[in-house]
Order: sequence, then C-alpha cells, then structure tokens
Amino acid sequence: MKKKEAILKVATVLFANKGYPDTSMQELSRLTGAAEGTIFYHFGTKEGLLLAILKQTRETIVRQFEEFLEAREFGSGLSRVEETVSFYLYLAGFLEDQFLLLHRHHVYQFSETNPEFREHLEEIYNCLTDFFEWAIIAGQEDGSINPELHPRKTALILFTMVDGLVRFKNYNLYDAGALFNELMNACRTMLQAPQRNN
Amino acid sequence: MKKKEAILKVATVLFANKGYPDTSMQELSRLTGAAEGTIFYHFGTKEGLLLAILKQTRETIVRQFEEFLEAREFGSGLSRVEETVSFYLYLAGFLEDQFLLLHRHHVYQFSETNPEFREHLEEIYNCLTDFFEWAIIAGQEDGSINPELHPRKTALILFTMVDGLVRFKNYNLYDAGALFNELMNACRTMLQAPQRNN
DNA sequence: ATCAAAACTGAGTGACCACTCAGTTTCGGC
DNA sequence: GCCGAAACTGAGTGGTCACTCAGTTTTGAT
Repeated sequence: MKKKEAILKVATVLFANKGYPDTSMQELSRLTGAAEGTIFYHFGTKEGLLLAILKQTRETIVRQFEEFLEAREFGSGLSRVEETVSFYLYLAGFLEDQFLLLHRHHVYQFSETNPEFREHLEEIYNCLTDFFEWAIIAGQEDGSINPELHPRKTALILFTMVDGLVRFKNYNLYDAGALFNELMNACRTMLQAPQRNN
Repeated sequence: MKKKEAILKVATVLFANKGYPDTSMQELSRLTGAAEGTIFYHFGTKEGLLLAILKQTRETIVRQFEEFLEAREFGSGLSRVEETVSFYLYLAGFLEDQFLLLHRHHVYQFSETNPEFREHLEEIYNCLTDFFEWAIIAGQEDGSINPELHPRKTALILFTMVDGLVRFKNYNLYDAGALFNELMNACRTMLQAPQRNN
C-alpha cells in the first residue's frame, strides 16, 4: 500500500499545480519511485487516478468541516457565519493543493461524461453550501441575521465571495490576505438584521 | 488576412472550452480550413497563438467597458456600482469564450515565465477593478455609499463576488441567473451609507 | 517452508503532438 | 503583364504520450 499512497500524494500536487494534461505518467513514476506499470496497476487509467484523488479530496474536506462543526460552540448565528467563512479560508490554505484542484477545469470536464466525477463534485459543493446555509438559518432564528434573506441563495452568494477570494490567492492576482478584514466586514454588513431606531 | 482572423476566432472557442493542451493544431487546422503551416506562419508557436488571443481579449474587454462608461449617465454612485456589476455580468455572457479563457489556468501559467502574458492579465484585472473603484468613490462623494469603506479593497471584494458568480455559471454548478437579485441586494446592503435614525 | 495472490516492474507500442521547410499561390503597386 | 513580397501549403520529423504485458518480487496465511 506504500506505493499507492505515494502516487496519490504526488499526483495531487502535480495535477493541482502543473495541471492534468501537463503531468505525464513518466514524471509521476520518476517522482514516486514507482514504475509506470504500477500506477496503471492501481488506478487503471490516468483518468482513474484523477478520480481517486477527487474522491480523497471529497472525503478530506467533508470530514474536516464536520469535525469543525462538532468541536465549535457558536455564539450568535452571525458569528457562526463568520467562523465558517474563516474556517473555509483556513482550510483552503491548509489543503491548498486539494482546493487548487477544485479550481482546475479537468475535473469539471470529466464530470460531463463521467457521473462519478459529478457525484464527488456535487457532494463537495453541496456540503460546503450547507454549512453556510445552516449558519444563516441559525442566525435568522436567534435574530442576528436579517430574516428576509433567502438562506440558500444567500449561502451561495457567501460561497461565491469566499471561493473567489481563494481563487485570487491561488493565482497570485492580489494579496488576498489583505482583503480578509474587508471580506468579513462585507459578510457582516450584508447579513445583519436591520438595526432598530433609537 | 482572412485565415488569420478565422484561426484567432476558432482558437478562442477551442482554448476556452476544450482547454489549451487538449486543443491540437491539427484540429484547429481542420476547423479553420487553414493548413497547419499557416497557423505557425502567423503566430510562430502555439503559445504565440494563445498570447494573440489574450491580447485581443484585453482590447475587447477594455474597449467595451470604456464605451459603457461613456454612454451611460449614472444617478447616484451606488446605482453606478449596481450598473457596473450588471454590465460585468452582461459582458461575461456576451463575451462568454473570452471570460472562460480568463478562468483557464494556462494564461496564468504562461504569465509566470512570459511577461507579455502577465502584462495583458494585469491590464484586464486592473481595468475591471478600477471601474468598480471609481463607482465606489463617486458614491462616497455623493453620500450614497458608506464613506468608511476602503474603495480599492471594497472594489476587489465586489470583483470577487461577481467573478465568482461567473465561474459558477461557466461550470454549470448552479443556476447562477437565479442569484442575480441576491447578488445585487448583497452589493447594495454592504455598500449603503448607514441610515440616519428617524 | 510452501504457495497463491497481490504488488510491482520496465521495455515496448502505436498514436499523436508541435513544429519545419521547400515549394506554390495570391496580392498589390507599377 | 511583371515582379517581389506576403500568404499559404501539407508531407515529413523527432519526440512524447498513455497504456500494455509477460515476467519478477513481496506478502501473508497456513
């Protein structure tokens, strides 16, 4: 099982950083110390290797978020949203290669023809959006979040913002870290329940 | 000049939709009716072809935004932001292939070694962010937008949101159109100047 | 110690790739 | 109509690619 794990690990880094078509099995073989034949023995095809990586990514991300949710006690629903956003950004740094892979086009391309790809992707995105939505609903129940907002759609808008920031970071377009405070402020302002007049 | 234009046009569609490495010169030759040699006669290398497409994309996007800005009369700064966001989304649909290309990894990969790529990309992103920033500054001057917001950073957050939505649409992850109203609401709420108490 | 299954090997294969080049056709100014 | 330049051609080239397969090594249960 040693070689199989090494291949998965190295291939994740290469597919995420160099891209799927630009990573050759020869290179993968050289960097893992496994023969080319070994890779095909374990994963069948190059596409099969990418699928195995996506599966592992899904399991890791979902588990990490579930552990976060279990371990944390939240104050208001609004602060739960804020902490979820923070955790998303932390995780995108901690699991940098996996999140980069999710911004790569090949997983979406394969998902158009291979239902297993689509299933993993949907699970990941549904899971992430759910965590935002639950936090919003909690906030609407405790009065810290505007009750007129549509929870699911607002969760998607939040997700859009956070995921866009991760993309900026990954592409080195801007110093995304410098935007953290602005992002949190924007989230807070757009969600906040309308203030009562004095 | 007929063949050169046809190659640019078809290559834009293929690079954007199939990806750069998955598009072969043979295929490009077949679809344009130009010989393979013709492509290399005009663009030198495959990378040179991508660069020419990026250059054209930059020119088109920048020109379109400038025309939009000249033609429109805006009410408040806040409504100028809203119209800029709308126009961005409209343009991302109208120039679908070009915007898809900007979400492809290869242009960023080449920009790490080829300064011409980086220059075009920076120009595009700076230009887009500028338009958001100017609208925010206008809104802060006429009192429709919270004066405590950092114009540039807030412009980047706006850009993150809008660009993230375009990405969702391009990847068919969600019905992005259904989020339009929520996006506009979110922008309005996060920018709005604090309401005076009655 | 034995043995079958699982893991692993790496040279070999055919297909495809970006790119070349020697030659042909088209175009525009006179 | 002539001529040089620009546009265009497509068979050919060397290299790389994903994948195969016949054979070897490792593993673990008995």
